[in-house]
Formats: sequence, structure tokens, C-alpha cells
Amino acid sequence: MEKEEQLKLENQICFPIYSVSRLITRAYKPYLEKLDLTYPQYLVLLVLWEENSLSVNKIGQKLLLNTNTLSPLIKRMEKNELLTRNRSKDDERTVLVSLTEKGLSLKDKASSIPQDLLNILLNQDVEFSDVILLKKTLDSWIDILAQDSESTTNK
Amino acid sequence: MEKEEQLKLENQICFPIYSVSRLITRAYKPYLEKLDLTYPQYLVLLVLWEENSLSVNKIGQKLLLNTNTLSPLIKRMEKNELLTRNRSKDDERTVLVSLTEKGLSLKDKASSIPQDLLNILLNQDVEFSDVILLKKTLDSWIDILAQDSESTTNK
DNA sequence: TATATTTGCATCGCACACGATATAGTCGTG
DNA sequence: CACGACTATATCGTGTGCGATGCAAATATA
Repeated sequence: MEKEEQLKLENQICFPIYSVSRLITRAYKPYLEKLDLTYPQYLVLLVLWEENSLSVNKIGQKLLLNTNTLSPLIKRMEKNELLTRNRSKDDERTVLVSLTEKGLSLKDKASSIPQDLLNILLNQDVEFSDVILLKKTLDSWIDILAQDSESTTNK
Repeated sequence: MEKEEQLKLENQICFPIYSVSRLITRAYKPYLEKLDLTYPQYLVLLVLWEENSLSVNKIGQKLLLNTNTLSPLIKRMEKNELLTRNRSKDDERTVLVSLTEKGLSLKDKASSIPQDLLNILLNQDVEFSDVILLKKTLDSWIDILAQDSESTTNK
């Protein structure tokens, strides 16, 4: 393909990913608003619902987010009484994040959200197999890109 | 799939899209820094390189961004002398955005970026056909999700 | 033509992302 | 034990995204 052609918006692979990401966050909004959550906050809860009491660092590893994003985010969630923050006794540098009753109780209310969102796509004739394939491709890209960006990140 | 299972991070489709989007922006950074551009600013230039002199509204339609995001972004670009903003004479409400010499000249310097980024993936054994397929799937999702969110947006 | 509605853009406030930097705690080595 | 290197978290500044709102110009409608 010509370089001229490659610069056209319609030929960029980066743009659809960027757009779909934002559109998905937008699609989540009405569901998450009912729980008084933002999308990144929901992601933190997803992680904690699987394993209560994780360090900020561990959460960051799972979500590929650095502490300069997570620290304020988690503090806002603490303010909303979704979780607690406690310095570890083993290592005073480590902050252990644990769910409160309230944070834990949201799990039930959120349990139907993934299916609801999936249905928006399936109702518009998207094949479930396409969703699976897409996820598989993206997961492999994460491995490549996360590894590639490790060196430049203040991890 | 059980609801319990669906709430696991590894089973979310939203998370890989969100992550890959951020990782791609991160991968662009070193290339765009050389041109003193951010990623969204680069997107605006992509649009203007195709068609100089567009209204803020038209740019927003192409990038799926609202004026509350675009207005300050475009003003920053004006400050960096990449473009000019002029009220249309036909319709005083409309602001026409046009490239400056400097903004136009960046096109050449940016021309190899898409291929450079693509190579990061291809060098890690990603098949080009997978890239094409992914783009095709995402493009169809954009149609679905953009339409779906039209009602809630302050367009 | 007067007025109500719509449209295009801008501003404000809040919540991310993230590079750069700071700080305190821990560890490794002499 | 001292001290330099490393680690975990936090803070700051800048630039998005976006809902809510404001405002002026254009358009529709009575």
C-alpha cells in the first residue's frame, strides 16, 4: 500500500481500536451509573471480586495500569466506601486493598452486565464466534505490546 | 457461561479492547513525540491531511468526538501553529479548521508511522490477515455502537 | 415578522492516563 | 552496621473524554 494511502483514517488499524474502546466505555456507562461506578473503577472491582485484598501493585499488573493512575482512583473508591487501604505489616511500603461489604455486595448487582453488553452486539447480528476470535487476537496483542512497552513505563 | 465466570477479568471482552487501545497509544508515543504530537492530535491531522479546512463538527463526526473534547484540543493545536481557526462567513456559528504550512509539512514526516507500528506486530508473528480481519470486525462494531450511543450524546 | 427551536461551538467540572519526580521502606553488599 | 540500590506508593502537571450547561447564530413556525 502507498504511504499516502496508509495515512488515510479509514486504513488505520489504531483508530477503530481507539473508537471501539471509547464506544464500549460509553455503552457501559448507563449500567455502571446505576452502581455509581466509572469504568476503570469497575475494572478494579472485577479484580478484587476474584481475589480480595491485593496490593496496589498487583492490581496494576492485572489491569496494566501504573500507580500514578491507580492511587487516586483507589482513593476515590475508598471515599465511596467500596474498599479499604491498609499498609501491610510485612512490608510497610505495600498498601493492601480490600473490599468492604458494600464493594462486595456490588458483585451481585453487576453480575448481569457482561451479558447485557454482549447482547447489544449479538442483537445486531454479530456472531458470538467473532467476539471470541476478536478477544483471542487482542489477548495476543496485549502480550506483544505490554512486553514492548515495559521498558518505557515507570513500573 | 455462569454469571460468576462472566465476571472474571479474563472472560471480559471489554478489557482487552481497553488495554490494547492504551497500549497502542503508548506504542505511538515515541514516534509522535518526535513530531511534538499527542495521539488525538495525530488523529485530527489524519483527517485534515485528507481534506484541509473542515468544521469542528465534521472533524468530530469523523473521529466520533464531541466538541467539548475537540474545542480545547484544536485550540492547543492552534497554539502549536499546526492549524488555524476561522469563523465561516456563510454560517457565523461554524468554525473552519485549516492546516498551516507546519501542519501540512508534518504529513511527510508522519508517513512512515503506520507501517512502523504495523511492523511491531508483524515482527512478533502476527499475521497480516489477522490485522485486516480485526479491523473489519471493529469497523462493524463501530457502526453498531456509534448508532446505539447517538441518543445519549450531546452531538 | 416575532418567537420558539435547533444547531455549532465553547466552557466548566470531574475522572482518568501517564511521564516525571518525590519519599519512605527494604534489601544487598562490603 | 553503613550505605547505595531498588521497590511500592504517592504527587504533580498536562492532555484528553465527556456530561452538563451556556450562548449566539440560524432556522422553523406561527
